[in-house]
Amino acid sequence: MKTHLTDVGTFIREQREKSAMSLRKLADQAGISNPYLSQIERGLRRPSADILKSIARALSISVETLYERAGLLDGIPRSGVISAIEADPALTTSQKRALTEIYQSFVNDTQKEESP
Amino acid sequence: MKTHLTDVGTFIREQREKSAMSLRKLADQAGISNPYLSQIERGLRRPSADILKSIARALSISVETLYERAGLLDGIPRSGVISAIEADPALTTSQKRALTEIYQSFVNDTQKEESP
DNA sequence: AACTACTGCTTGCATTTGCAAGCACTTTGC
DNA sequence: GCAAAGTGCTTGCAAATGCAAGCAGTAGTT
Repeated sequence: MKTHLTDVGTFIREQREKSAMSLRKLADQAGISNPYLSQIERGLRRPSADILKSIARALSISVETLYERAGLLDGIPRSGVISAIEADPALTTSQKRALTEIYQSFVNDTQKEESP
Repeated sequence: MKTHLTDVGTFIREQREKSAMSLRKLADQAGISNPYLSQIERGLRRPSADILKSIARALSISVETLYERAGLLDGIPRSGVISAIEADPALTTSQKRALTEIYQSFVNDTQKEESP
């Protein structure tokens, strides 16, 4: 996790430098204190998701990118159906489980048919 | 933001109750203290993304769902499950039709239960 | 009744987060 | 050269997070 923390700080500094922004300018635009931004970039502090969100916005990059760097989101293999099932608020937990199992059995059946 | 905070806590409690889990059981599985989980559910504390991640995993729901409820990610239009089914090359046409119908019946069941 | 197990919550506290005040250094303009 | 402006960082502190110890209530068993 510390590895990820270093990554997000380093990544933020890189993006900031690519944008030719001073630390104070980015901090102002992100609405956070510049000492804190400095600490974040150097890996001395582990910012909350809110802070990352503010920084992402100020840097015009996606918040998901920063969350991934910070280890808050997984870099996603787009497995699609299963992810969508899990994310769907219209389904109960047991329905999700049932749907996932049905999906898996379908996929297994289809692959068995294709094997010979 | 306080609105979102209440939402994520309420949502977590709903999901927990749907799973017929005690507060202590969920806390244990999530690896957090049960008093803290209680505070989160009641909106007395605003958990970090790490904590939300742990809870999502223990509840078998996507972390994105919780982040959205917490205001950490923007809501994505939930076209999800049906689109994912249609796009999945691992499914035959008839399997897609069947899965979609099952999904629809689940969604209709869930909404009917919530109406009264 | 007493005891055990389970449930959700209260509370004090250690640690972490994020900030304000200010420092030291560098660059710019006169 | 000097003053002003700009730069990134140090440090002490308030507030927030997350926890451990424990309480009060409920249910089940002897």
